Amino acid sequence: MTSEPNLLAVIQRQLGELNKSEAKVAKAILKAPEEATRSSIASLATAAGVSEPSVNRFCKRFGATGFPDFKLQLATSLASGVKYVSRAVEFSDDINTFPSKLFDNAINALLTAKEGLPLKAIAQAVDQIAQARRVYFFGLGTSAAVARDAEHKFFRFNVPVFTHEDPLMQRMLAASAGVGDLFFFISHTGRTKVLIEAAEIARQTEATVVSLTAEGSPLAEKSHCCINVKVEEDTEQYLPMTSRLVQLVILDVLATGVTLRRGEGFTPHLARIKDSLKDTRFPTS
Amino acid sequence: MTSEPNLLAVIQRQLGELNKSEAKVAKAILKAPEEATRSSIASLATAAGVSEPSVNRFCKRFGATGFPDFKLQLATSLASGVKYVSRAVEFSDDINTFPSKLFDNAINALLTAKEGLPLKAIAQAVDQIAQARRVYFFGLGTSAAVARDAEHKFFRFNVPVFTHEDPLMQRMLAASAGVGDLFFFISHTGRTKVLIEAAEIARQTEATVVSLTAEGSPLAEKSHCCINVKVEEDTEQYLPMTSRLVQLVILDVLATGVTLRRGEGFTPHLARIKDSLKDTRFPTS
DNA sequence: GCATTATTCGTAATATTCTTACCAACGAAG
DNA sequence: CTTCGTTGGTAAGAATATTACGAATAATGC
Repeated sequence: MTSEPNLLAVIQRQLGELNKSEAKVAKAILKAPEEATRSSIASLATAAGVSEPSVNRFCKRFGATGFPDFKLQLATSLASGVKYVSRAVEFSDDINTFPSKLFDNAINALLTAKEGLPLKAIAQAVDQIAQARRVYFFGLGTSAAVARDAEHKFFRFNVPVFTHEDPLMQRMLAASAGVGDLFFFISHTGRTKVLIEAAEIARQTEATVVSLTAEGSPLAEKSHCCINVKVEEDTEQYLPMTSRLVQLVILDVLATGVTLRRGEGFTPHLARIKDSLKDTRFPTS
Repeated sequence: MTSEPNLLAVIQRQLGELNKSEAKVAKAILKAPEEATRSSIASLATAAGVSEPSVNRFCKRFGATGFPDFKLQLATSLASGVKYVSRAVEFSDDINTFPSKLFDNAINALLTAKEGLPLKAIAQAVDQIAQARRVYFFGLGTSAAVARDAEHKFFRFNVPVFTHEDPLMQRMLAASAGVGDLFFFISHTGRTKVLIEAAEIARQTEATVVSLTAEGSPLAEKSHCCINVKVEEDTEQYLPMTSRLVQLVILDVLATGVTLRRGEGFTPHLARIKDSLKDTRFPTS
């Protein structure tokens, strides 16, 4: 299923090498691709001014088994290409346009990340978290909020979890680590000095260092296990947005991985935690 | 072109309201959507264990003109990359399946939220934030991390922003509020007692109360302006996941809205903030 | 509990759409 | 000007989808 990125582009490129009636078909499709996906071979033939078999031959030339198959490929090609493209917000945008753009960008980031998920590193990280005696989530700035979220998620596994935004605390905790301790560093760039220093310190102990950061970054190099994610944060954007969303979902993945490892017998424990909140809320009417 | 967010999601949602043979068709499609787009009406009928007209009726029920049209819609819907529909992770899942499921759920949640975005409330909230003298972001539990994230985003607008996870601090701050103060409450359920109490206290002052929470909840009723989001968090899921993602993107929308209001002249200020971090990082080689 | 009505679903006929086989037209090379 | 190769169309056929109708099942009323 190694489908070409964009069927229309392929057709366009080969336009010169086609013979007369095939070129007619190509032009008709390029002119109204959407419509082509909905029409029958007869109507497309008429629109192009050729006979039905010509359309059929055209389809086979482009790798399809026949006309219906071609329509399908064309439809998917149109859908995937056009729909979720990262679009920058501009000052001309108003309330009707920019919220959708931001959502589209977020969705796009998750889709991209999903494609290139480093499953091996994730599996390894799950193993290490499941075995750890203590887990520290360290991040700074926006990533501190992510770390905080991770804490809320992971404490449910009976594993002592800690978060600290204070770089000095991070250093000191790293220095006093030992076997069974796991340090989980979160950083989009992987270049924040104080965080890298903390990682460095942790590496000098018996502790395990895991990071969720950019591939090949200084932080990644200090880690036993690095989960790197493909997110192209729009660098012109002054507010970092999409990267942390991906980070959060990755942490969900890790948390779920640990749950699955704990096995079915663990659900009552999770249910108990959930129930403990019951009295803090007004009941649903 | 009022394209449904995701045809599979629609089918999934209506599963209960279908009659026997239509349900069979639905299940067959949900089980192997990719294959369904490639098969003929006959083979799908066989796979589902029903007759061909039943498949046809099924297609028309979902707004298609017939089977081919349905296949087309299904194909385009699949092309967007979201395959599994709000499918809960099961203990039989392994590393190859559950991460995708979680990503799909997240994407799905964002898609759904994007559909029913309360633009009016958002616009109003942007106005109020832009005018506020001080903004407090309050949340508890998972929402505390969201509040923290909001703080990191909004402080960039020269508006004093505060976050507190401590309910007592929240109460006291609410009590001492005045004109120009804005309290922004974040809660998925909108039923957390201490948070509602804080909102109640804030309402007795001259301050503005905005909330990001469930429609019709007690918290929503205490608010001048409530942004409610459509997220069906899988209630059987013991780890809340998707709701906070949507909350974060909504906050991005608000932040962006404020940026746009500040106008183009404000970008240097944002750039200055970004540059201030330069020395904390190792340069990109 | 039985009869009546409505709904659901499959069979079979029909209509549509697609594919193939074959032949004619055209063009290039000898 | 013939010959061969290419191209494109016609028409027959195969495959696919749709419709009409009636049987089976479920639902309602008496």
